[in-house]
Amino acid sequence: MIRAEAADMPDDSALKTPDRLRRRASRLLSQLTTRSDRLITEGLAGADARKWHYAVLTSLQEHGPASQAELSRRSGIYRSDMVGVLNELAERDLVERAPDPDDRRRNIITISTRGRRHLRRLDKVLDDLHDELLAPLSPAERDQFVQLLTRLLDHHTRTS
Amino acid sequence: MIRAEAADMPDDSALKTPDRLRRRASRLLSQLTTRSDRLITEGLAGADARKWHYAVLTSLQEHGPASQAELSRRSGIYRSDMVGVLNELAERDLVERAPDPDDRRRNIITISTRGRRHLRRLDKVLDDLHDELLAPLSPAERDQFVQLLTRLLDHHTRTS
DNA sequence: TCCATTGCGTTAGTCCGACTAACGATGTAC
DNA sequence: GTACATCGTTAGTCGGACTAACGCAATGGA
Repeated sequence: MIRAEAADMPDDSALKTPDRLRRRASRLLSQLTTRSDRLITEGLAGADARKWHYAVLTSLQEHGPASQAELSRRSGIYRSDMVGVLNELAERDLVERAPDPDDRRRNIITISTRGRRHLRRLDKVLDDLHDELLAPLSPAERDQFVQLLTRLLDHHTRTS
Repeated sequence: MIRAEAADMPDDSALKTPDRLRRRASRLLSQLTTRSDRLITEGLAGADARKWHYAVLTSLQEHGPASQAELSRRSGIYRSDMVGVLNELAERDLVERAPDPDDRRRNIITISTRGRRHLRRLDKVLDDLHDELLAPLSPAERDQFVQLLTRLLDHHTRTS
């Protein structure tokens, strides 16, 4: 019995590095992101918002008005999806879409006063959600976590 | 002109915390994971494997044979998806599926010799891919990154 | 001993997010 | 003027997470 099943038992290399699976950064990332996304999506739903709304509104507030294509580049949202996001934001009077007189291919998107107010609310919601997301970490660790993520993401956006 | 557009310009609160969007951990996580997943998926495709193959094989090697449901719990793969993954692994003779004599509802999944060999190859592939994924980080930073991710994921699996 | 409940493997199908293709209209470079 | 690029938009693909429901087998009380 013991001998017959030996081949199925954990071997030395496994014992040397136990839980290899759980230590793979790629796997940790995707599993954590699944949970993070769910948390954020559900939290924002309570404020009649989606994460792209926040991305677009923040970008508009921080960097000023922009075309849809420019917003795509800033936020990483595909320009084909941007259409729908801006429809949702315009429906709610959070942004304004106006043709660019200097380039008639473009729309200029501008955040509205209402949009600013909404963004302030979303920022609070997201602060709370991130508190929940990062609960186990100390403030210093949270900073470090964000820093590490930023460096990794920067590296992989440069090299692609 | 200046006064008319003032409402559209970045305001003080934005200047105090620039690039708020890029600092949100949730956003960093999802964007980085998108890239990480693509990297891993493409890398494993070159070895005729998918990430679940690795998850299942590793689990079998480290913790021994198990039922499909047990593997689901270990790896986080839904039991409805596990069926297909095990079909792929069995097709390639990397695992064996045998009915459990003690509980006829169960299949007992065992890793094969061929499966062990394949897993060793996958481990090397993944080592390289993670080198690429974590390239900007020092060894100490990589450990820390994995540690932070692990703590976060543990917290969110306990509390769900 | 019957019955209700639970867990198993499996099939089918939903939902959503990332991504591609192609369009007409407009702008730019040679 | 002609070729090419960019813009907003529509439609659709693809893959991954997840749900529902099935028949079957085991379990644990009344």
